[in-house]
Amino acid sequence: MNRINGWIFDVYADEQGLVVWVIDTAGVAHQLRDTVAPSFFVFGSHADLHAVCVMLSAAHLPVRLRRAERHDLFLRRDLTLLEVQVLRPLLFASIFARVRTFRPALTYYNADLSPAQFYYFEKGLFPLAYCEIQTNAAGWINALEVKDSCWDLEYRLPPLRTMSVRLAGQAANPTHEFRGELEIHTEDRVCVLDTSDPRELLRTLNRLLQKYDPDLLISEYGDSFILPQLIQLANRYGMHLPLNRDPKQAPLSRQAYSYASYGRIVYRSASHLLFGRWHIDLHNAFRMGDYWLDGIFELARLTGLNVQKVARTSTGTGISAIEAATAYRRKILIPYYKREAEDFKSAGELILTDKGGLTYRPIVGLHENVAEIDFVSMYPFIMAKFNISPETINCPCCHNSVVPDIGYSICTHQRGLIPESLEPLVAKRIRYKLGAKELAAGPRQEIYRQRSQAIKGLLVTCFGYTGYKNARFGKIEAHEAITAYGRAVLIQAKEIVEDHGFDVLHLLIDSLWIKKRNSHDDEYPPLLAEITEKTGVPIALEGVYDWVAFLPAREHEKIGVPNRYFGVFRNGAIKTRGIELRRGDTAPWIKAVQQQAIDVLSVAHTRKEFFDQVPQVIDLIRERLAELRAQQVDYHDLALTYRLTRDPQAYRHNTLNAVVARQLSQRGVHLHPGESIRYVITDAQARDPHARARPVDLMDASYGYDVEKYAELLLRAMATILQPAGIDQEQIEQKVAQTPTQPWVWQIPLDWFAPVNPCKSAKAD
DNA sequence: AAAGTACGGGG
DNA sequence: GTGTACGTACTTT
Repeated sequence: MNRINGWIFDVYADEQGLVVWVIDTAGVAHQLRDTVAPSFFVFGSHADLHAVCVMLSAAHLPVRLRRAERHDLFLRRDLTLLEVQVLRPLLFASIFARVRTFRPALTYYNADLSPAQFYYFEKGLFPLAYCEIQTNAAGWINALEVKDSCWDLEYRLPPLRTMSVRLAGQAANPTHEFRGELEIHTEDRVCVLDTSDPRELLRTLNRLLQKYDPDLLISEYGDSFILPQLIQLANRYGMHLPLNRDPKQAPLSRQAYSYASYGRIVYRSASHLLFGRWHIDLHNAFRMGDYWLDGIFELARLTGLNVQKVARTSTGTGISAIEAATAYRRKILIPYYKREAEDFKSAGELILTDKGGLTYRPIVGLHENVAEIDFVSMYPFIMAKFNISPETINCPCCHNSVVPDIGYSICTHQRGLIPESLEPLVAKRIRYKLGAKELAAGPRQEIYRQRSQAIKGLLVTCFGYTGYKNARFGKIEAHEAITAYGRAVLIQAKEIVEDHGFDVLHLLIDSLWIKKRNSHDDEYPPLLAEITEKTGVPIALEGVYDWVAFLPAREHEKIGVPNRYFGVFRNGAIKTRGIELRRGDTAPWIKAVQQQAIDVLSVAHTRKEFFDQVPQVIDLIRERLAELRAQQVDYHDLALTYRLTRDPQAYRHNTLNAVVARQLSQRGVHLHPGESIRYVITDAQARDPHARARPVDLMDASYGYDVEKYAELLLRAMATILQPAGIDQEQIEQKVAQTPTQPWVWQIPLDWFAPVNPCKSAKAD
C-alpha cells in the first residue's frame, strides 16, 4: 500500500475508468486510478421511458437503470424519472448521445457534465486540491482525504515544472507567417531549434520532453499552429513525440470556431489539450481581467473545471459549472439545455422591464473637485442580498411584489440556487481585496490581485448569464429584477447626495460623479456610510478628482456622452474612459501621444492650471507631427488593429479592413470572423484600394506610411483632449503651424458654478 | 443621406 | 462550445 500527499492535477476517463494525476510535495507526478459511475436522468411518458430501457438493455451497454425522484427547478416540483447510471465513465457521453438520438423529444438532465466533474462532486474534490491518498500496488485509489478548501485565501500549489514553446523572434500570429525557428525555454536554458530539419527538431524536442518532463507546457500559438505542426511532422516522419504524459493518449484536438460574445465575434482557434500534462496557449487563453496562471488556478479550484479547460473557456462556463455543482449538491436536476420561454408580458410591462442599467448623460465640461462613488459588485450583491434566482422570481408560494418598478415577487421561503452559489464568491473576492490592501506590494499581492480579478470575471458573467437564453439557470425575469433593483438603488443614492447639497454630474449603472461648491473630502465617508445604510448595498469612494472633463458627442457640443471622460485624482492618478487611447483600434503612436498630452495636463490641479498647460500641449503636438512628417515613426507603432466580424469575401464595402483582409486571403492566410488584422495605412486616397493599406506582416521599412492620414488621426485625438479647454481641431492646426506658440487668447468654456455673466476669455502664456 | 462596420468593459 | 443591448464614431457608396 502506498501513501501519497499531493495535489489533484488532472482527471479524465479512459478504458479502465478514471485516470487521476497527482503531483506530490516533492514535485513527482503519479498516475493513479479510480472510477466513477455518473448518472443522467430522462423525463417523459411511461411508454417512452420504457422504450429507452428496452433499447439500452438490448444494446448490452454498461448501464444500470432505475426509477428516481428529483426536483426540477423550473417546473418547481419533484419528478419521477429514469436514471441511467453509466458504469464506464468513458462511455457517458456516447451512451447519452445514443439515447438522445433514439428519443430526441424527451427531457434530459445532468447529461452534459464531464466524468471529471462527477468525480469531483462525488468525492468533494476540486482541481489542485491538496489530498492524502492511499493506493494499492497497481495505483488504484483506496482512500482519499481532502485536506484543502476552495474557500481558503491561502493555499499551497504543487511545485510545477514549466517548459515554454514559441516561434523565435516574432510576436505576430504565425498563421500570418510561413516559417520560423522554435524556441524552447526550460528553467535553466533556452534551445533554438531549426525547423528546416524536422527529424532533428523532433529528436531534440523528444529528448527535452523526456529530460525535463514538464507539468506545464506554455506556448504562444501552440493551439493554432505549433502543436498541430509538430504532430503533423511526427506523423509524416513516423517519429514518436511524447507531448502527453499518459502514453496511451493522443492529444485531444478541437476544431476552431467563431462565436458571438459581448456583442462581438470571437475566434477560438483549434485547441490541443494534453493528458497528464497541461498545455496553455498564452494567446488562446481566456483572461477577462488580465490575469494569468494564478487567476486560472483559482478559477479551476472554484469552478471544478480542469485547468486546461478553464484556461480556454469563458467565465460563463465557469459560473455555469459552479451553479451545476450547487444543484448537484442539493439534488436539483441540472437541465441539459435551456428551454424556458419568457413568461407572458403585456407591451406596457415590456417597456418598463426592458430598461437595463440606468444611465444619465453627463454635464459636459471641465469640472473641479468631483467625487466618484461606485457601488461595489452591485449586481452580484443585489442577487445575493435580495435572493434573486430563476426559481425564486414569481414563485408559486409568495405574492409580495417586492421588486421595484416591475412588481415581481421573490420567494421568502427558500434560498435561491444562484444566491447560494454567488454569496461565497462575493465574500471571497472582498477578502482578497482587503487582503491585497494589507500586503506590501510584491508577488503575494499580485497573486491576490489576479485571483480577485478572476472571481470578478465570474461575478460579472453571473449577472449576464441570468439573461442569456441558453444558460442552464438563466431566466430573463431574474435579469430584469436585478436591473430594477440596481436602478432603484442608484436613484436612492442620487437623492441622498442631492439632499446633502451635491450636484450629480454623471450617473452610470453603479457609479455617480458628484460635486458641491466648497465641498470637503471629509464629507465623503459619512455620506457613503449613509448611502450604504439606506440602500443596503455597499458603496465606496473611487476617488476625488482635482478635475475631470466629460466630453460631448462629436456632432453636438452640448450633449454629453456616457462614459467618455478623462480626469486626474488627488493622488495624481489619471483615469480615462472612452477616448482614443482606450480603444483597441487606435494606433499605438496615437495612443502614446494622447497619453503624453494628458500627462502634461495632469500636473494641473485646477481648471485655471489646466488652461495654463494648453500651450505646452500644442508644443508637444508640433514636435510629434514633425517626427511623423519626417517618416521617423516606426511603422509598427502606426499599425491599426481590428477584429473581423465576417469572412473576408463577405464585406460589401471597400473599407480598409476589407481590403487588408482580402490581401491576406490572397497570400494564403485564412481569416475567420473574430480574428484580428493589423495594418498600416500607406495611402488612404489611392485609386487602387489595395494600395491604401498594408498588413503589418507583409510590410517592411521600404513602404512609407500616409503622413497626412496619420496627422489627421493625431489631430482628432488631440481635439478630444483639448475640447474641454474650448479649443477645436482647426484652432489646434493653426496654433501648431506657428512656432513657437505665441501668447494666445481664446474663449474658455464657462465653469459649471460660474455666474451668469462670466468673463468671456482668458489669456494663457 | 443611408448603409456598413467596429468599439466599449476590466486594469 | 457559445452573456445582451445599444449608443457613438467613422467610412464607403
